[in-house]
Amino acid sequence: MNKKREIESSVKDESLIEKRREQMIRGAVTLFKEKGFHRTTTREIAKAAGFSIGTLYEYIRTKEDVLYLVCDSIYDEVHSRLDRLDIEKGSISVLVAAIEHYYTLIDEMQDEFVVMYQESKSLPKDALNYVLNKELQMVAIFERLLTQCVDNEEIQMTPKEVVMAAHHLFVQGQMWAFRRWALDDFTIQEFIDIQTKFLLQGMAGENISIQEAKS
Amino acid sequence: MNKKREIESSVKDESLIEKRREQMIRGAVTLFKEKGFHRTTTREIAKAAGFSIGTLYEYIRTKEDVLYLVCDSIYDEVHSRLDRLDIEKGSISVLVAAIEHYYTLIDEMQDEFVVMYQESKSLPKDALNYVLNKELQMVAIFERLLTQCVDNEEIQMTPKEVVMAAHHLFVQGQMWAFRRWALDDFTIQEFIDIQTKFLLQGMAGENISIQEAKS
Amino acid sequence: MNKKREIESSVKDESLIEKRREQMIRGAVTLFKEKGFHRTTTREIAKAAGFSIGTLYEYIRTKEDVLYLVCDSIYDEVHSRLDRLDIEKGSISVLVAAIEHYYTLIDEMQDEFVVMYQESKSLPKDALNYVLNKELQMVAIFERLLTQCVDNEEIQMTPKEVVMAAHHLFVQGQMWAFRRWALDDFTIQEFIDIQTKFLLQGMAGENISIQEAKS
Amino acid sequence: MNKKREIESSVKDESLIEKRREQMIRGAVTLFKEKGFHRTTTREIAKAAGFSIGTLYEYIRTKEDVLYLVCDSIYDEVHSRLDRLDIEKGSISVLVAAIEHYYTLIDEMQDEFVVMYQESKSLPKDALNYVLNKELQMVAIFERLLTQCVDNEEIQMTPKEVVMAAHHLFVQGQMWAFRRWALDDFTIQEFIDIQTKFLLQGMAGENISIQEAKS
DNA sequence: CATGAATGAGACTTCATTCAT
DNA sequence: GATGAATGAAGTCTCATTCAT
Repeated sequence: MNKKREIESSVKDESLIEKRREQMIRGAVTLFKEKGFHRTTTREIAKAAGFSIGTLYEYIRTKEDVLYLVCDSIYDEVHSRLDRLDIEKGSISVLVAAIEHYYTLIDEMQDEFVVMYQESKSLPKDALNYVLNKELQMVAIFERLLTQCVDNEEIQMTPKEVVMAAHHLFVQGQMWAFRRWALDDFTIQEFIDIQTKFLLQGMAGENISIQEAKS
Repeated sequence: MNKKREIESSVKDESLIEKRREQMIRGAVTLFKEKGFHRTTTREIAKAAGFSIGTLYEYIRTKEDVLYLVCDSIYDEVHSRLDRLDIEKGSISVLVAAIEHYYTLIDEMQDEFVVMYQESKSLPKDALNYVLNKELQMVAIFERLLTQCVDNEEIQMTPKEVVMAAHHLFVQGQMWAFRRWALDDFTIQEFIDIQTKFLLQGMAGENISIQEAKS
Repeated sequence: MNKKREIESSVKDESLIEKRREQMIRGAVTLFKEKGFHRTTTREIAKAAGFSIGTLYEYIRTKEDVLYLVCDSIYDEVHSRLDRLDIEKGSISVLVAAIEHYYTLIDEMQDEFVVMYQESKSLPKDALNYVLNKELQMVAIFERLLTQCVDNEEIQMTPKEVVMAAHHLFVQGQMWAFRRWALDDFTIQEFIDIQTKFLLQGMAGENISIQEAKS
Repeated sequence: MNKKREIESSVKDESLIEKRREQMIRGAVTLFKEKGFHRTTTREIAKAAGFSIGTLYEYIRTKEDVLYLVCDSIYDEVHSRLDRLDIEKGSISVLVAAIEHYYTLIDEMQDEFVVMYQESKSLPKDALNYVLNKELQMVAIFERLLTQCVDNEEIQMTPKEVVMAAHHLFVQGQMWAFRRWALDDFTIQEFIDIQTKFLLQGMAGENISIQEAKS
């Protein structure tokens, strides 16, 4: 499995560590959103967190640790809010609810999503792998939901199509966070409705042959 | 309109400028892909381009200029290769061909696409605006194609759905560049086929009501 | 008025700032004297001050700040040593004492004077204005002294002549600092005596008409 | 003696050298006045002179050569305009005329004077010596004039006082070029008149004892 | 545990000078 | 003789990280 990476801290008191890291993450997200990881200095992070640069380094070892903590914490929150979707008995209506739930989540955590996707490339290799793996786990939730619909015979898809569809709807969610500059005519509800409509039709349609369309 | 930003050069010979910038862009894309804009030094760019740091600065004024040139050149290439799609008489089969053409293009220019989307946020504000505007122009090509299909009555969509659908398929294309790490089971042709199928069904399906699905 | 420009420092301890800037100024004066502002590097300044380049930049923001601090500190010292001359009841004997005091001061601070006058032109505009203004305040001390002598009827001068005379004796002082290469036959006392003699005669003499002399 | 330093040129045609250097000096003076020697680039000098950087270096070897040529040419012009003052039979009235002539000259060549005095410190050692020596020759003109007046018994001065007085009036002239920012209430004629008056009185006065004044 | 002053590697950029054309 | 593209040493400044208090 993909074990959580431990970030070393010279402080012993675990609850203090948690508290300080919380402060640090909150400050860092705002800064990263605003100026990106590279243009944000450790001093600024410390200041935004409400303590000194010296204290910051009591709780991390490198600046990249901060980025890792930020990404990890975002994923954790997303995960915990998506977990209830990971149920036994999926169906189209569950899927639709899941999408609404997920897209709403993205709308609420827009800044965090943008930061995570813009900056995670700056993580050290192993941290990046850890984070990408977490993302796959999230995609897998949708894969399972879709597979259950296929098993239900509510939709017809090959396994590969299921994988693709899961990524597909996942990425459309990111689009809401990333392309707000181009989608400012849409409300989140409109976005959800249209995307859901596309998706359902895309899955349920009576197999128009691509060959036919190409002709 | 959105005029091309002129990057100052202290060299006068226009054809030399073009040649050197070509070298520079080629080197920079590779480096940016590998380490990102911020971790790439100007010296490395110069070296990769095959000339000295002093020469580099004969053709640009700041490091950000390199990024701008890179993004601009990528857009230009994409534009020129997409231009033939911007025709008078669109139809479903033209649309399908366009998608195939576009996704193939992304496959071929994967590195460039990743660099452009990962790093353009580091552009100075006005350069960023210029680049985002160019992107909208590309989305608009697909909007026109879709609108023509609507006019043809080949598909039924509201204008807003057209906008969304254009972004939608545009973003799915980016997905191919960005999520190769997760899609390594798919060939580009599979990707195109599945995406096209989703799309066509999504548009052509007999309007499954979302409300119905939600129930 | 002409408020002192605050030079930003990222260090908080005010007394430390003062101490470090003191070191820095001392080192810089020597270097500027020797090689001028432009030929002196920030690294050399840091080294001469006894700390690292990083530390230097904890106490200033730009190299020009160093020059400003140097000029400001010199003016401050000169001012404080000239202040006692700014008295209520001036007279010729006070004026003579003042000149001796001032020229002695210049002799003792020769290096500083030369640096200040050679390099202040490299200050940013507002800093230059501040410094020139400070110089005018010093000239004004002599103007007041002269005006009091005029009021006393010890000397006869028009207000414009007073202004000119103040600049005149001020500049003669600078001459001692700047033209030592040409005046190495003179001791400071000889210089003071001769200058004072010229000055007193220049003011007290029975108005030889220039027209007469020109004839 | 102080032989003129030859500046090497790879061009043979002497009259061309002279012409090009003329252009170069004219451009350089303006630039040095505006931004100082160090902040002026060789490219700028070439451009202001009306030819390319390559051509500039056909006529000099280093940037400092330009400064030397500038200073030398200024001195030459001043010299040639002051030469007629170097006569056999001096007198007070000749002296007064000489001062007027000299101060007028400074007024007309203000920019050149400022450049020369501000920047000559940046000359290489031997060039600086050459230039300082030229200055001494100019002071010597006034020394001779004064000595002749002493010989005439028009004025009474010790030889040392003569030296000092020559420097004195020389420096007052520089004051007109350098302190215009503080003397903008004065016209050149007022300046000349007041300075001349001070000077004549300073020399002619009936030896007020300094000791007496100090008491 | 908290602080913040000190450090120095390393980044970007400039510009005097050269030399092939 | 003239040109201007190429060079790279050297300069200013930043910032992640350490460590004494």
